[in-house]
Amino acid sequence: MSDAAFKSEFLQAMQARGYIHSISHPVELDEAAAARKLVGYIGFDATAASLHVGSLIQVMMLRRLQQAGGKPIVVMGGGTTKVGDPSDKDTQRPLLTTEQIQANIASLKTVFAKFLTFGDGPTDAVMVDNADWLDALGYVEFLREFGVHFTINRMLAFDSVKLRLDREQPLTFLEFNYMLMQAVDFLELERRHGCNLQMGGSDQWGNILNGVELIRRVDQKPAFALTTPLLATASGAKMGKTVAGAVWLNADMRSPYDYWQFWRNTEDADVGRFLRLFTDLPLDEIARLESLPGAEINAAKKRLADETTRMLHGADAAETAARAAEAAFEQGRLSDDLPTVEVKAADLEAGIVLAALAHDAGLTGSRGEARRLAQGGGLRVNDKAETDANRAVTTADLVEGVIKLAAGKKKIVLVRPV
RNA sequence: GGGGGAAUGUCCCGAGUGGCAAAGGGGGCGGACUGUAAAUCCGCUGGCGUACGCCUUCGUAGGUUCGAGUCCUACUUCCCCCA
Repeated sequence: MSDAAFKSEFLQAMQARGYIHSISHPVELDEAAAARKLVGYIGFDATAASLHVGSLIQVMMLRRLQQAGGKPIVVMGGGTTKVGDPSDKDTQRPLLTTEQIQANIASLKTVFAKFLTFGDGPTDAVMVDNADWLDALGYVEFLREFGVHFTINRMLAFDSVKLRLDREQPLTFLEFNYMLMQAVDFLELERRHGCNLQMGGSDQWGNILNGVELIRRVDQKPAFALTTPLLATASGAKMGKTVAGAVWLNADMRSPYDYWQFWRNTEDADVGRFLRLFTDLPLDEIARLESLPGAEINAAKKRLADETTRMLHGADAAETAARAAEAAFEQGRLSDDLPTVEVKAADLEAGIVLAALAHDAGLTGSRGEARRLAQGGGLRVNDKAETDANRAVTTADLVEGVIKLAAGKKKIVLVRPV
């Protein structure tokens, strides 16, 4: 497959910005894109109440599609989540209840509007829930209509299945059906919305191809697959895993300040790649930023943090986060914009064990962890390392009305009595 | 259908003789060095308690034992061989 010279704006941009891992029917897809006839979808499972940074690349792909004159469809996996994608999981996840799934979907929805323009126009994004058609399918009907198009022989060869088998982990029949459901999704979207492109992570390649082939076989319509490379940092870590767990996109689960910090802490070697993937900055500007020598690269990281935070949380939040970070890290002073935790004034009067306070403030996962952290010299009260996490923190520790609590150099919380 | 093996710290991989909170990696976190980077070196990496301590962990459920990850039985899942 030679993808050297795409003529469509969409694929050119996708390639230049590093989104493309694999494409099916590249020439045909390029033509459809050039003719602005792409209707592309990505499915999102509703296993959590928020997307995290790991899914951001998918959301950005829909954004690129819209920018290039295509129509994006966001598919919420209200139906598929009931089954569970076996991809790269060791064992089956506990099944979510329908209520949980619906609650998750409601929570997930809000984020997409930040990246896409929804509406009724030809290139406006739409959101659908695959429970709408999957729930209504009868088993026998499902088997007769779609089951005939899939051979077990092929399904066993797919990575998602093979991996589980190779690892000697059970794969239930329930999960085995996931890939069929995803194929049915694509077909259904083709019929309902003229959808002809499904995108996703490279782990979805097999699942997506199933849909492509189903559409081509059953409806004799063109359909394409496009997958992204699996994202990892330059040093090999999985994208989006940090101290406090996943980097959620919902503001109530991960503050704009933390989000800004996440991007600010990008490794040097990743800056250019991330700028291309996660911001709308022009490519020549990115080329300039990523080639900044030595410590100057920090300017590029700030730009990355600014742009990504603005896109998700808005300009005000981005600016506030940037200001708080600058104050804390570059000037070493406090800023009201730092994350704040409130404690009862009466409790503080009485004294709160430092380990408990650090834990309650979300700095550590447990009191024991806070103690160990303190012993290692990583716990600071008002910038002073505190090795005894058993000491009581009291009103005497207040400086200008707050207590600055830090775990390591980057996790800072202001404790404020109320 | 018969025979043999395997499942370990809920992030992963992986040692483990009846006394084990359980070797060693990776990852993660912290410290030093830097540029809020990488690499490197050092420390930490089940929960609770100020503390001698208590509680929970080795696929699941029982049993033997003063004591079980370690032995026995049944079950679940996986691998290999024979049919």
